[in-house]
Amino acid sequence: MDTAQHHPDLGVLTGQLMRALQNELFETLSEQGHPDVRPRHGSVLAFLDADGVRATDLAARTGQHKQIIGTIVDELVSLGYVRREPDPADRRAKRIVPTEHGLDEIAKARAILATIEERLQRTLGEQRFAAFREALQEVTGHQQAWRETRQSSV
Amino acid sequence: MDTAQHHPDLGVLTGQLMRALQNELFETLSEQGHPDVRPRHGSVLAFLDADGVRATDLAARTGQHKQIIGTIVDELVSLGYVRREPDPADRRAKRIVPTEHGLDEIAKARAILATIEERLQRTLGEQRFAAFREALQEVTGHQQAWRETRQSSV
DNA sequence: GAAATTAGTCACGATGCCTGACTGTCAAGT
DNA sequence: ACTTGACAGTCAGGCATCGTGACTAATTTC
Repeated sequence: MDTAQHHPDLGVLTGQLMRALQNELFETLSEQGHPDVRPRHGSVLAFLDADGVRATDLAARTGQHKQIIGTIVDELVSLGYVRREPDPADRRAKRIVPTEHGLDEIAKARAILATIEERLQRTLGEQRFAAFREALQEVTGHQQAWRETRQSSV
Repeated sequence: MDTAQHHPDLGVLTGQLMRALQNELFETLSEQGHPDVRPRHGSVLAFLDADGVRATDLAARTGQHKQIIGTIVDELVSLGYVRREPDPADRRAKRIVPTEHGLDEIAKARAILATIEERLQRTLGEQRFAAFREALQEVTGHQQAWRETRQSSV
């Protein structure tokens, strides 16, 4: 039988890549002054604007439940990464706004990921990496659309 | 500020792709007679041989802790997907062997993933998809090697 | 033959996610 | 102007999954 070791499927490969990227990102962030940040915090930190975003918008962008976004925001508030501010446009709503510490983490995370991409670019070659990245975005969009495609064919 | 929506990083993209692949795989498996299988079961089912594999080998292949492999195997035994058999070469060891039901699930999971890859191949074109897949494997291997690279430079 | 290592399980605790219910607020319809 | 439906976020309870050290039996190494 041909095992997954010889020809790993897309699911295994993407899972392995995601974990390897998270390992480097969070270990490097830890060395750079952000030892408290966890992958789950990315549901908020990776999707924030400097102007702040509503929790329900974060939930929509990340596919994460609004209750979970609420608890992640609670944690990030207590760690000093974000603060909640009233939204003047809607007294029900709060805006999740990054603090200085939060902006520093966001900038450092972006820089680390840029370094990873540059290194991979040198490994694969600039054109090959650009083609890979473009295909990954296209493949991801297509695969995410599967749910819509499938429901409309029911 | 350029938000992640406009230029999502590799970590966000691979996380989204992995979740989208898992959604389709497990929903389709559910329709095809395997409603009890969960993503965590993939740590065992995706890495099995027909001859059986030791739990510690599964732990090594998947990066999952041996205790967790033990509990996943417990669950798969009770669901009828695998059985534990003594390993004649070592009386401490057990071999995790797929049952008929397990082999059926493995075959169906492989077929579903093959269908997904064929569809993506048609979307991107055969050569573009092949190049993407090859680059994904190379990028994953390289990124997984980061831990070794980093430890040897300490 | 003794010491070190391995295979797998035990037990406990930590972490993260899911769901329905609820209250205050807003927007749309009449 | 009032009613109704929808929305924003939190509450509370429960479920799912993972991490770690300790332990015993068995194997390997010296």
